Amino acid sequence: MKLVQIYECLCDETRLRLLNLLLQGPLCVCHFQTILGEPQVKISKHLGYLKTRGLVMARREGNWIVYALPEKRPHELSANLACLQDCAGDQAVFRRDLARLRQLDLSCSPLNAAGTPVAHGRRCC
Amino acid sequence: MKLVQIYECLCDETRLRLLNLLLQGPLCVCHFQTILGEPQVKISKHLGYLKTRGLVMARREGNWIVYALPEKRPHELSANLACLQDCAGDQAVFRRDLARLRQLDLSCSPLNAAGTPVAHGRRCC
DNA sequence: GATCTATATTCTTAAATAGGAATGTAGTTT
DNA sequence: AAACTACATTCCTATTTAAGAATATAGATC
Repeated sequence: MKLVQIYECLCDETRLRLLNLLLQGPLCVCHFQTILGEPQVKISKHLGYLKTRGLVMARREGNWIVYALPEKRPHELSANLACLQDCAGDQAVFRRDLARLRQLDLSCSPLNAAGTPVAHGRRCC
Repeated sequence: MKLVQIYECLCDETRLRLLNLLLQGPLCVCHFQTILGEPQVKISKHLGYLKTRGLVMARREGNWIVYALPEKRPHELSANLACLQDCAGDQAVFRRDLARLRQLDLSCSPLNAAGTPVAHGRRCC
């Protein structure tokens, strides 16, 4: 993976916010919408941008598309994600996003943890 | 310093190459030209871009303008520069640039080390 | 199968960016 | 002061990028 391509993905604030959230675990699109407070197109397109370039992976889960960081990451990527996580803690936007993430009902997400089966078809966001 | 602004600086290969070289110490513009093999306008404009955004500093030294990383760097910046240095070692372009740097005659540069006075006015590159 | 929910894609427009050619400028040498 | 060196800036063009409105699609529910 070329270094520049990683930075091209990181050079937009919306994408930084998405990645910062994904560092906590997989999330579906509607959660990003709720947390960022940005319109659906915007979120969807930036996720698409990241997906095309291999920074995130997507899988369908019922009605929802769950995004996650790739499990196997080349060194350049993990190094930069670690750096992002380190630095994001200092800046208000990212801290606020993480705070909102914690308050979220993640019922439609695989993040609802410990094996609880995902409730397909339930209304989500 | 906003994180996005740092990444905006990093999302161009020419600028990455410049910064990667500057991690070794101060350099003047003509050295960048020689090492990168890119036209003067290109080098100069990217250095200007980095300077405007505070990623590099410039000082005049006789006929030459010497560029250097800022001495005092906010955490986001030093973290990302360290990450860049770490990752750049894996990619051919950056290794080649460093190799060329080592072969250079740095007579016009402050890099010519150990207090040797800089020979103003001598032809440089 | 009609409807609904979640998400993606297309179309269009505005703005940012990169690159080069040509020219300007500051300092140096003769 | 004329000529030269190192570098910056201006002007122009092509490409990329971001954003939103509108529309399309895939799967779930009724």
